[in-house]
Amino acid sequence: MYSKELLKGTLKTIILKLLSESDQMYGYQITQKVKEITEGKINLTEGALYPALHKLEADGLLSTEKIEVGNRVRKYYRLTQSGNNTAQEKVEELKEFMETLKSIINISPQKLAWSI
Amino acid sequence: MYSKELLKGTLKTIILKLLSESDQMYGYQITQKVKEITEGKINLTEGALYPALHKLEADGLLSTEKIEVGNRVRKYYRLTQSGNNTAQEKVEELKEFMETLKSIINISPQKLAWSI
DNA sequence: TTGTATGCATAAGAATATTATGTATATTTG
DNA sequence: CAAATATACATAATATTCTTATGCATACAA
Repeated sequence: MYSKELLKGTLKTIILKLLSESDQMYGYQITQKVKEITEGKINLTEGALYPALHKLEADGLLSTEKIEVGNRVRKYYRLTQSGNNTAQEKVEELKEFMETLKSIINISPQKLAWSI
Repeated sequence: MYSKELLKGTLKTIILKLLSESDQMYGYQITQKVKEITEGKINLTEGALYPALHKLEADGLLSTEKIEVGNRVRKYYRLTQSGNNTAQEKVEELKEFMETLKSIINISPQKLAWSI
Protein backbone atom coordinates (compact mmCIF):
# COMPACT_ATOMS: atom_id res chain seq x y z
CA MET A 1 0.00 0.00 0.00
CA TYR A 2 1.14 3.48 -0.83
CA SER A 3 1.14 6.46 1.42
CA LYS A 4 -2.56 7.25 1.24
CA GLU A 5 -2.11 10.92 0.58
CA LEU A 6 -1.01 10.22 -2.98
CA LEU A 7 -4.46 8.95 -3.81
CA LYS A 8 -5.97 12.29 -2.94
CA GLY A 9 -7.55 13.92 -5.90
CA THR A 10 -7.36 10.87 -8.12
CA LEU A 11 -10.31 8.94 -6.74
CA LYS A 12 -13.01 10.52 -8.86
CA THR A 13 -10.95 10.08 -11.98
CA ILE A 14 -10.44 6.41 -11.17
CA ILE A 15 -14.16 5.90 -10.68
CA LEU A 16 -15.04 7.69 -13.90
CA LYS A 17 -12.44 5.74 -15.86
CA LEU A 18 -13.69 2.37 -14.65
CA LEU A 19 -17.27 3.27 -15.44
CA SER A 20 -16.30 4.53 -18.88
CA GLU A 21 -14.95 1.09 -19.71
CA SER A 22 -17.86 -0.92 -18.37
CA ASP A 23 -21.59 -0.71 -18.62
CA GLN A 24 -22.31 -0.27 -14.94
CA MET A 25 -20.69 -1.07 -11.63
CA TYR A 26 -21.62 -1.02 -7.97
CA GLY A 27 -19.55 0.36 -5.13
CA TYR A 28 -18.15 -2.79 -3.65
CA GLN A 29 -17.33 -4.04 -7.11
CA ILE A 30 -15.29 -0.92 -7.77
CA THR A 31 -13.18 -1.47 -4.66
CA GLN A 32 -12.52 -5.09 -5.66
CA LYS A 33 -11.78 -4.17 -9.25
CA VAL A 34 -9.25 -1.53 -8.26
CA LYS A 35 -7.62 -3.93 -5.84
CA GLU A 36 -7.37 -6.53 -8.57
CA ILE A 37 -6.02 -4.25 -11.29
CA THR A 38 -3.42 -2.74 -8.98
CA GLU A 39 -2.49 -6.06 -7.43
CA GLY A 40 -3.53 -4.91 -4.01
CA LYS A 41 -1.52 -1.71 -4.14
CA ILE A 42 -4.57 0.54 -4.06
CA ASN A 43 -7.39 -0.23 -1.67
CA LEU A 44 -10.29 2.18 -1.81
CA THR A 45 -11.92 2.69 1.55
CA GLU A 46 -15.67 2.86 1.86
CA GLY A 47 -15.50 6.15 3.72
CA ALA A 48 -13.89 7.69 0.66
CA LEU A 49 -15.67 5.77 -2.08
CA TYR A 50 -19.32 6.23 -1.18
CA PRO A 51 -19.20 9.98 -0.57
CA ALA A 52 -17.34 10.33 -3.87
CA LEU A 53 -20.00 8.32 -5.71
CA HIS A 54 -22.74 10.39 -4.11
CA LYS A 55 -21.00 13.58 -5.11
CA LEU A 56 -20.60 12.45 -8.70
CA GLU A 57 -24.26 11.52 -8.80
CA ALA A 58 -25.28 14.85 -7.28
CA ASP A 59 -23.22 16.57 -9.95
CA GLY A 60 -25.12 14.74 -12.64
CA LEU A 61 -22.20 12.64 -13.83
CA LEU A 62 -23.63 9.32 -12.67
CA SER A 63 -27.07 7.78 -12.61
CA THR A 64 -28.06 4.91 -10.36
CA GLU A 65 -30.21 1.85 -10.42
CA LYS A 66 -30.95 -0.39 -7.48
CA ILE A 67 -31.01 -4.06 -8.26
CA GLU A 68 -32.01 -6.81 -5.87
CA VAL A 69 -29.65 -9.72 -5.75
CA GLY A 70 -30.96 -12.43 -3.50
CA ASN A 71 -32.07 -10.59 -0.40
CA ARG A 72 -29.66 -7.74 -0.82
CA VAL A 73 -29.76 -4.57 -2.84
CA ARG A 74 -26.91 -3.45 -5.03
CA LYS A 75 -26.71 0.12 -6.20
CA TYR A 76 -25.38 0.23 -9.71
CA TYR A 77 -23.79 3.33 -11.12
CA ARG A 78 -23.38 4.27 -14.77
CA LEU A 79 -22.11 7.34 -16.56
CA THR A 80 -24.53 9.93 -17.83
CA GLN A 81 -23.79 11.68 -21.11
CA SER A 82 -22.20 14.48 -19.16
CA GLY A 83 -20.33 11.97 -17.03
CA ASN A 84 -18.88 10.36 -20.11
CA ASN A 85 -17.48 13.65 -21.32
CA THR A 86 -16.09 14.48 -17.91
CA ALA A 87 -14.50 11.04 -17.69
CA GLN A 88 -12.53 11.63 -20.88
CA GLU A 89 -11.45 15.07 -19.70
CA LYS A 90 -10.42 13.93 -16.25
CA VAL A 91 -8.41 11.01 -17.56
CA GLU A 92 -6.66 13.23 -20.06
CA GLU A 93 -5.93 15.77 -17.36
CA LEU A 94 -4.51 13.09 -15.10
CA LYS A 95 -2.26 11.77 -17.86
CA GLU A 96 -0.92 15.25 -18.53
CA PHE A 97 -0.46 15.88 -14.86
CA MET A 98 1.58 12.69 -14.52
CA GLU A 99 3.76 13.74 -17.43
CA THR A 100 4.34 17.07 -15.76
CA LEU A 101 5.14 15.41 -12.45
CA LYS A 102 7.68 13.26 -14.24
CA SER A 103 9.44 16.36 -15.49
CA ILE A 104 10.06 17.27 -11.88
CA ILE A 105 10.75 13.82 -10.52
CA ASN A 106 13.20 12.95 -13.26
CA ILE A 107 15.05 16.22 -13.33
CA SER A 108 18.82 15.98 -13.07
CA PRO A 109 21.05 18.20 -10.95
CA GLN A 110 22.50 19.76 -14.12
CA LYS A 111 19.14 20.69 -15.55
CA LEU A 112 18.06 22.04 -12.20
CA ALA A 113 21.20 24.10 -11.80
CA TRP A 114 20.75 25.47 -15.28
CA SER A 115 18.75 28.37 -14.02
CA ILE A 116 19.10 28.51 -10.28
CA MET B 1 -3.09 24.87 -14.86
CA TYR B 2 -4.40 21.55 -13.71
CA SER B 3 -7.30 20.91 -11.46
CA LYS B 4 -5.64 21.72 -8.17
CA GLU B 5 -6.83 18.62 -6.42
CA LEU B 6 -4.34 16.50 -8.32
CA LEU B 7 -1.48 18.24 -6.62
CA LYS B 8 -2.69 17.11 -3.25
CA GLY B 9 -0.28 14.78 -1.60
CA THR B 10 2.56 15.43 -4.03
CA LEU B 11 3.76 18.77 -2.73
CA LYS B 12 6.15 17.46 -0.09
CA THR B 13 7.66 15.02 -2.53
CA ILE B 14 8.22 17.82 -5.03
CA ILE B 15 9.94 19.94 -2.41
CA LEU B 16 12.14 17.08 -1.25
CA LYS B 17 13.08 16.17 -4.82
CA LEU B 18 14.12 19.71 -5.71
CA LEU B 19 16.20 20.02 -2.57
CA SER B 20 17.83 16.67 -3.20
CA GLU B 21 19.14 17.96 -6.51
CA SER B 22 20.40 21.30 -5.28
CA ASP B 23 22.41 22.47 -2.36
CA GLN B 24 19.79 24.73 -0.84
CA MET B 25 16.75 26.69 -1.94
CA TYR B 26 14.42 29.28 -0.49
CA GLY B 27 10.65 29.28 -0.68
CA TYR B 28 10.06 31.78 -3.43
CA GLN B 29 12.78 30.15 -5.47
CA ILE B 30 11.00 26.82 -5.22
CA THR B 31 7.77 28.28 -6.59
CA GLN B 32 9.62 29.85 -9.51
CA LYS B 33 11.62 26.72 -10.19
CA VAL B 34 8.53 24.53 -10.30
CA LYS B 35 6.79 26.99 -12.57
CA GLU B 36 9.78 26.98 -14.90
CA ILE B 37 10.27 23.21 -15.01
CA THR B 38 6.57 22.57 -15.63
CA GLU B 39 6.25 25.42 -18.11
CA GLY B 40 3.70 27.16 -15.94
CA LYS B 41 1.53 24.11 -15.51
CA ILE B 42 2.11 23.85 -11.79
CA ASN B 43 2.03 26.98 -9.66
CA LEU B 44 2.66 26.40 -5.99
CA THR B 45 0.73 28.77 -3.79
CA GLU B 46 2.35 30.33 -0.77
CA GLY B 47 -0.44 29.17 1.50
CA ALA B 48 0.46 25.61 0.65
CA LEU B 49 4.21 25.93 0.30
CA TYR B 50 5.19 27.65 3.53
CA PRO B 51 3.19 25.42 5.87
CA ALA B 52 4.63 22.41 4.03
CA LEU B 53 8.17 23.68 4.47
CA HIS B 54 7.56 24.38 8.15
CA LYS B 55 6.15 20.90 8.61
CA LEU B 56 9.13 19.28 6.92
CA GLU B 57 11.45 21.30 9.11
CA ALA B 58 9.51 20.39 12.25
CA ASP B 59 9.80 16.75 11.22
CA GLY B 60 13.55 17.09 11.03
CA LEU B 61 13.79 16.61 7.29
CA LEU B 62 14.95 20.14 6.53
CA SER B 63 17.28 22.59 8.21
CA THR B 64 17.19 26.32 7.64
CA GLU B 65 19.55 29.21 7.37
CA LYS B 66 18.57 32.84 7.10
CA ILE B 67 20.64 34.88 4.74
CA GLU B 68 20.42 38.62 4.26
CA VAL B 69 20.27 39.74 0.68
CA GLY B 70 20.28 43.49 0.45
CA ASN B 71 17.78 44.58 3.06
CA ARG B 72 15.72 41.42 2.85
CA VAL B 73 16.06 38.07 4.51
CA ARG B 74 15.83 34.83 2.61
CA LYS B 75 15.22 31.60 4.45
CA TYR B 76 17.19 28.84 2.80
CA TYR B 77 16.22 25.22 3.24
CA ARG B 78 18.42 22.18 2.81
CA LEU B 79 17.93 18.48 3.40
CA THR B 80 19.11 16.90 6.62
CA GLN B 81 20.55 13.39 6.52
CA SER B 82 17.14 12.04 7.39
CA GLY B 83 15.54 14.33 4.83
CA ASN B 84 17.79 12.96 2.14
CA ASN B 85 16.71 9.41 2.87
CA THR B 86 13.07 10.41 2.96
CA ALA B 87 13.45 12.25 -0.32
CA GLN B 88 14.65 9.10 -2.08
CA GLU B 89 11.85 7.05 -0.56
CA LYS B 90 9.12 9.54 -1.39
CA VAL B 91 10.27 9.94 -4.98
CA GLU B 92 10.43 6.19 -5.43
CA GLU B 93 6.99 5.83 -3.91
CA LEU B 94 5.58 8.48 -6.23
CA LYS B 95 7.08 6.78 -9.27
CA GLU B 96 5.55 3.46 -8.30
CA PHE B 97 2.24 5.09 -7.58
CA MET B 98 2.21 6.68 -11.02
CA GLU B 99 2.91 3.31 -12.60
CA THR B 100 0.02 1.83 -10.68
CA LEU B 101 -2.26 4.68 -11.68
CA LYS B 102 -1.34 4.03 -15.28
CA SER B 103 -2.51 0.46 -14.96
CA ILE B 104 -5.95 1.81 -14.19
CA ILE B 105 -5.96 4.74 -16.58
CA ASN B 106 -4.79 2.68 -19.52
CA ILE B 107 -6.96 -0.33 -18.94
CA SER B 108 -8.97 -1.52 -21.92
CA PRO B 109 -12.63 -2.60 -21.85
CA GLN B 110 -11.57 -6.18 -22.57
CA LYS B 111 -9.15 -6.36 -19.68
CA LEU B 112 -11.69 -4.76 -17.42
CA ALA B 113 -14.43 -7.16 -18.46
CA TRP B 114 -12.13 -10.07 -17.94
CA SER B 115 -13.24 -10.52 -14.37
CA ILE B 116 -16.31 -8.42 -13.83
C1' DT C 1 -21.76 -19.95 16.11
C1' DT C 2 -18.43 -17.17 14.89
C1' DG C 3 -15.66 -15.05 11.70
C1' DT C 4 -15.20 -13.45 6.97
C1' DA C 5 -17.23 -11.67 2.84
C1' DT C 6 -20.61 -8.85 0.69
C1' DG C 7 -23.04 -4.42 0.49
C1' DC C 8 -24.64 0.03 1.79
C1' DA C 9 -24.07 4.40 4.55
C1' DT C 10 -22.61 8.25 7.71
C1' DA C 11 -19.97 10.83 11.47
C1' DA C 12 -15.78 12.53 13.76
C1' DG C 13 -11.44 13.87 13.01
C1' DA C 14 -7.00 14.71 10.41
C1' DA C 15 -4.48 16.35 6.64
C1' DT C 16 -3.81 19.39 3.07
C1' DA C 17 -5.00 22.48 0.05
C1' DT C 18 -7.23 27.44 -1.55
C1' DT C 19 -8.09 32.11 -0.87
C1' DA C 20 -7.40 36.16 1.47
C1' DT C 21 -4.73 39.03 4.09
C1' DG C 22 -0.67 41.24 6.21
C1' DT C 23 4.07 43.10 6.19
C1' DA C 24 8.05 44.81 3.79
C1' DT C 25 11.68 45.83 0.23
C1' DA C 26 13.12 46.18 -4.76
C1' DT C 27 12.47 47.13 -9.37
C1' DT C 28 10.22 48.39 -13.49
C1' DT C 29 7.15 51.19 -16.12
C1' DG C 30 4.05 54.75 -17.52
C1' DC D 1 8.07 60.23 -9.60
C1' DA D 2 4.11 57.49 -8.66
C1' DA D 3 2.13 53.20 -9.25
C1' DA D 4 2.32 48.61 -10.43
C1' DT D 5 4.77 44.44 -10.34
C1' DA D 6 8.17 41.33 -8.41
C1' DT D 7 10.42 39.50 -4.50
C1' DA D 8 10.01 37.35 0.15
C1' DC D 9 8.14 35.84 4.23
C1' DA D 10 3.98 34.34 7.09
C1' DT D 11 -0.69 33.12 8.96
C1' DA D 12 -5.92 32.69 9.37
C1' DA D 13 -10.39 31.25 7.68
C1' DT D 14 -12.39 28.10 4.92
C1' DA D 15 -13.04 24.08 1.75
C1' DT D 16 -12.06 19.64 0.25
C1' DT D 17 -11.00 15.12 0.69
C1' DC D 18 -9.35 11.75 2.86
C1' DT D 19 -8.95 8.03 7.26
C1' DT D 20 -10.87 5.70 10.92
C1' DA D 21 -14.68 4.21 13.31
C1' DT D 22 -19.20 2.86 13.56
C1' DG D 23 -23.67 1.09 12.21
C1' DC D 24 -26.88 -1.97 9.79
C1' DA D 25 -27.87 -6.21 7.28
C1' DT D 26 -27.41 -10.68 4.55
C1' DA D 27 -24.59 -14.80 2.99
C1' DC D 28 -21.44 -18.26 3.56
C1' DA D 29 -17.66 -20.95 5.43
C1' DA D 30 -14.96 -22.92 9.29
